Amino acid sequence: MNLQQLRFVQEAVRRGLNLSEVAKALHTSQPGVSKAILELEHELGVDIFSRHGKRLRSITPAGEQLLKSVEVVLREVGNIKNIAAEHVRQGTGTFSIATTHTQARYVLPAPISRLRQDFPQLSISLHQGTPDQVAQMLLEDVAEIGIATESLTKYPDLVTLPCYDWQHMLIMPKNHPLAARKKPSLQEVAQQPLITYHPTFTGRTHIDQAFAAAQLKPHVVLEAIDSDVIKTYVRSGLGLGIIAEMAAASDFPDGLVAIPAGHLFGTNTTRIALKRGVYLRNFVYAFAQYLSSKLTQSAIDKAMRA
Amino acid sequence: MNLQQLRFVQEAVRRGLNLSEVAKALHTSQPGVSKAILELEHELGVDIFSRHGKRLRSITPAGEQLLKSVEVVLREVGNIKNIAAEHVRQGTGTFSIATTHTQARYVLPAPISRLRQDFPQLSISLHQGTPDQVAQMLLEDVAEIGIATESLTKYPDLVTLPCYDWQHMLIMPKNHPLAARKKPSLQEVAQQPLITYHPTFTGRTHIDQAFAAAQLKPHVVLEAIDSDVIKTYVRSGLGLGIIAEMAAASDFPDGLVAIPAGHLFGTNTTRIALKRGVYLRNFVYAFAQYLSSKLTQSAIDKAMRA
DNA sequence: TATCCTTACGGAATTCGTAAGCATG
DNA sequence: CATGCTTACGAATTCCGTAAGGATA
Repeated sequence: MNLQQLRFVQEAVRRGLNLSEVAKALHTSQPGVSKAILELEHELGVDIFSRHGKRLRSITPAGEQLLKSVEVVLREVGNIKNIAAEHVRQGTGTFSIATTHTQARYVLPAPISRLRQDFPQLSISLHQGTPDQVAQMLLEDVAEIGIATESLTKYPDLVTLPCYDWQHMLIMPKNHPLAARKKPSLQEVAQQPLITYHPTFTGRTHIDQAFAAAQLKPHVVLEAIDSDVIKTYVRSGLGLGIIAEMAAASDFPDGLVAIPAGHLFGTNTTRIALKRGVYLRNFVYAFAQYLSSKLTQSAIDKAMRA
Repeated sequence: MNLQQLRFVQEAVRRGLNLSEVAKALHTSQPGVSKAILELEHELGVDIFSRHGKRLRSITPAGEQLLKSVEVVLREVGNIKNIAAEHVRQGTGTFSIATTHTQARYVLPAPISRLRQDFPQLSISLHQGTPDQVAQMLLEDVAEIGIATESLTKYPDLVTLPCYDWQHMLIMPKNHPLAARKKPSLQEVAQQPLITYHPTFTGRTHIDQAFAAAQLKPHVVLEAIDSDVIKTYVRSGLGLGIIAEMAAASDFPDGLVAIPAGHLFGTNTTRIALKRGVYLRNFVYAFAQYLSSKLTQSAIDKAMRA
């Protein structure tokens, strides 16, 4: 048995039992993957995958059970590398952060520049995606920490901790009929053409829930991942924008008005997510604490153990 | 990085940093061990052991930290093998039990013969030693289950569950002055020359504690591991014997009298011990339940998770 | 001097790539 | 017939043994 065989098995499951994909992902030849898995199965005396002709059809019950241990082994091998890397020189290496556009654009600049100050040797890699992609990147060890408002709590292998709370803002041109109102009602908002986030992003679920609860069917004329895109279309008069407070806070473009909308859509909580069982290098703890002073090392360790 | 390197590191720590011993234990050459560890250190970029000239002197802080992950990896690799072995054919393989003489001689015969009936294909290997050796055998994966009355709860990496309770018995020749008494006092016992177990065995600590609490200093003329040895010397008139109830229960030799001594030395609890985190094959659960009907699979799994 | 780790080196075994074969959809 | 797994085979690498070297207690 060797670690390579275990890697192939894990990747085969992740890639839907397609060994050619596995070979591509792990930068090796497809026959090598096939052979390694066959040899492992032979050594263990158990089929891990059931085959139909020459294709992998499904994972066997034995394979299912084995996979759990395989993942622990590979996770812990990753930890060994991280622990060693940390001892080579504190604060050296690459730190991968997975997050959504809103966080990357409006929230992370400050903590990241602080991280760069405190760990000048550190390379930082920012991965952007949907909240579910963020979760996936954590699960596949592409990223070490994830930051998002949606979805993250759905995954049992992820540990999440609340980071900060925020509300939505309504944005509109200065001459918009609602611009004078302090607290527009949900009905008033629902009558406007709306521009906001894609359904899986940045608190959009809360927006939908609020309208649904009031039995309103608003017309969302444009959905975007990107707060800047929303602002642009709002400025061009396409409709009323609903964006996250973080995106409306600073450097707010001229000609637009922002009105807090917490009374309409409630409060959202952005969370950090970590993969259960992974060893966190010191700068991960540091970064978390820059994000929120409540995210101390002891708070994180406690959540990881629970 | 490969598994062999990790094995060498683990074994090096276990064998007191003596690589020659490691090579012997793992049936390979000493230079191979040395080289493998050096290569691992080089790959990780961290010294695992600090060297003094050409000898290993101590484990580095990094090594200390790495070792934890190394042990998880190797434990889980063992689990992979066990899981596979179990799927090859239920109830095949070798089951290693570590225990003390008293258990092996008086308690285990019944459960073991039942195990042999239910799993005829199973090879059973019985390892005998002191309670601390039993613990050590579990920690080093020499044995899968341990059964003993003493010591086992001292080890944080072992999970123990109570198996059955018992008391000590006084044994003596029929014509002994105490033979007529139903409940001899601690004072009366303390005046006799005593024959009982070695200090680390089979409830001996309770005996010592009872005398110490009463500020009595009994004269133990002979200590043995073995209840049969104690009986032999008692029969020859060397003194009053104190043995475990299990050893006095059946096939009790002629010419000797046994008196319960629970009122003097209290109750002892024999426990089973398992190494935290190891995968237990179905016959391990079966065996535990033969030992005590309370040791169900769910009870054991619950204790292992806690 | 006895023990013990490291280095050197050569043969054996393993790994891993390309090319070819064959089954599925 | 395009995709995808397995088999065959050869080159490169790694592994692992013995022998020798050097350091410690």
